Amino acid sequence: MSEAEYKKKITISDVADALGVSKTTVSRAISGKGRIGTDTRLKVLNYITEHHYKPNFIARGLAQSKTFNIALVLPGDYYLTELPFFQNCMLGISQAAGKKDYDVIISMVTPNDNSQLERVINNHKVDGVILSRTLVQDAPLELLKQKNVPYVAIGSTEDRTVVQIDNDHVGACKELTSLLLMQGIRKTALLGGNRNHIVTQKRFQGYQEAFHEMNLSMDEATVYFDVEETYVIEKIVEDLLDQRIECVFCMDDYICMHVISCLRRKNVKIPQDIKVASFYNSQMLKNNIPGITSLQFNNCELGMAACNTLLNMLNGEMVTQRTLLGYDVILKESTQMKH
Amino acid sequence: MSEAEYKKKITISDVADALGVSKTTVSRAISGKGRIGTDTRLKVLNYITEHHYKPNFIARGLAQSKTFNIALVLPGDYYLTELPFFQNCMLGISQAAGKKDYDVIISMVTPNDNSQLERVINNHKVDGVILSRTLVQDAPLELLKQKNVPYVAIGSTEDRTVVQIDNDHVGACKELTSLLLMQGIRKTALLGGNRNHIVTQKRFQGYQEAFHEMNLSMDEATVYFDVEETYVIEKIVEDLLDQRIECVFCMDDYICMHVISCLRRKNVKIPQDIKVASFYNSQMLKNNIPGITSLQFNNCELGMAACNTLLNMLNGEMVTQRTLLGYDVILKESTQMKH
DNA sequence: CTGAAAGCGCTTACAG
DNA sequence: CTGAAAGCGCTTACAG
Repeated sequence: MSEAEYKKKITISDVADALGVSKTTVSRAISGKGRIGTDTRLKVLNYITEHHYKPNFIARGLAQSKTFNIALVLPGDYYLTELPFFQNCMLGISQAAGKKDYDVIISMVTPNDNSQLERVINNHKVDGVILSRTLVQDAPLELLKQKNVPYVAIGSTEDRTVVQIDNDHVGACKELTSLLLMQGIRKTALLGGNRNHIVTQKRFQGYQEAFHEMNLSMDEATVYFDVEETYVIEKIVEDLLDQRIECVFCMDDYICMHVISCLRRKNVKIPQDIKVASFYNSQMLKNNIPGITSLQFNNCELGMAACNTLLNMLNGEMVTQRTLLGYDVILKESTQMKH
Repeated sequence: MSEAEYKKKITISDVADALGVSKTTVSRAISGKGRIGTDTRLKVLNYITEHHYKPNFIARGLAQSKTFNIALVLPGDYYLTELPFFQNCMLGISQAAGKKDYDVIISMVTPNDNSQLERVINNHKVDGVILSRTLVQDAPLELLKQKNVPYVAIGSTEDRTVVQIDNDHVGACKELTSLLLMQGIRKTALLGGNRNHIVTQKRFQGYQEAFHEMNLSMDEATVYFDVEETYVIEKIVEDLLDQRIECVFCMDDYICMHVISCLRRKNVKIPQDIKVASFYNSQMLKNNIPGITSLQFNNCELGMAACNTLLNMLNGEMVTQRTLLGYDVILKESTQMKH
């Protein structure tokens, strides 16, 4: 029967019997732990590949008090624009995990419900946890601390007890800003998202540092936060035009997209009349005409790095408390000076 | 030590010893299977809640040859616009699974790589699988059939051997189209996505059926498929205006958003000059002014339904081969007739 | 109604 | 270098 087909699996005992050795030997050949003769090992290894033996990770897990699963905590409340970030992280995480025979269990939390995470921990279904974003007040993080579960966080936090992996937002934003300042641009504006998101603060910091380093003064009045609604952007863009801003920096592509469409409607030309740069580079802007200068992060790599860090922790290795990943600066038409 | 804290768990033997009964009895009290005295059962049940005993699902799984995991197959190659759909499905799935103490393992596949799915199956880490979309040529689906793993598919397919759960795209598109035809609108256009996606075909079918039922003829020339690039939309919109189309139906919000922005740029007023309706209702359009008439599906419910169906299958229950979920029609300003 | 025992498929001291 | 045995934490015929 078909059902039976799927269930029928060859076990370590089958292999042992077929080869006339003990289960112990087979186990050792597979795990590579313990002393074992080269020929015996090869004999076993050959047999299992030929017969498509696959170890039962559930059983192995029970014996070793491990699950070979990690949990990925994903927000059930998200902004549309954050989705590609999470998706790419997830891809990287599951690839890195799979490479070491770990699987990724998803656990969705909302601001007032982390029961899913609690369940997965109480049921001992995972060996460790990856937090996919950091918040100022982070309930899932507190839960993990309290339950003493190994975990890492994607994102940054001031809490030095948290192992964190993040894109180098400060460095990236600083570099892009510097580049444009060096072109001679002086009157700039910054449009940012939620000011309570740590990432918003980091990006702002990079923007500031660029001015500092060149001994230029930054105009606080042209820095806008919590830019989330369309009509707000509309209003701000009018402001910017009134003030004859030369270049507007957008903290994410959602903001940038709306800025662009506002400018287009008003028949303001990019880059002739105003320059535009984004601190992010998603599919959303990729095909825009003119091309939009932006930063680019590899979030799949970010996920991989986070996963590998966690797996190393579980392995008892020492890990660095904060890992920052690189970025690319993509210069396109939207910030070109007239020649 | 902290590490130890997390590992230390009370087992069924601890409970048995403390209560002076056998492990068998404790197991029976918890599972509810097998004969057991009411007082004994209550005694055990009380003890375990008081002492926060949590069964070890790994051990239970090994004993029952189950994993209490299901895999969710997610495409690693996706359109930005599909993300909210997957995210909402995932939310529903993980909620429904959690309610029955199942967990969800993600497995990302691309057109030329389903190694992740293969691994999770070969390693026997899951009891069943949910496919999150159906394709015309579906490699993951073939793999599941071949490996004889229980599975369900979110989406539709002609393959009657596949248990499928889907939104009622045909019914929904038919209803919205009918509603507008009944308002007296006659010259319509349809802008659709990839014609190889089954969902595209379903939506077109509903559109057609509406005309049929009212004995109206539908103009094939104003039906566009594979509308994916911005410049294509631009071109089509000009066509539509030339032909004095009264109402344009968009198959998804991405298309719709671009149509709207095209019209805006050309200073064509909605709904005075042309009416617009979308067969989807995402965050993307939610706050548009004017409000856009659209269909609305509950993809979280869809995920729940899919998960519950799979869990029922695993339980040996009979399940219906195709489940269609309901929808809402949201009438807004974009399709209002002048009074 | 209750329990002793074997078993799920692996790992790992301990002996040899 | 190899193996017999106990154990991971549960379930489930089989007896009583």
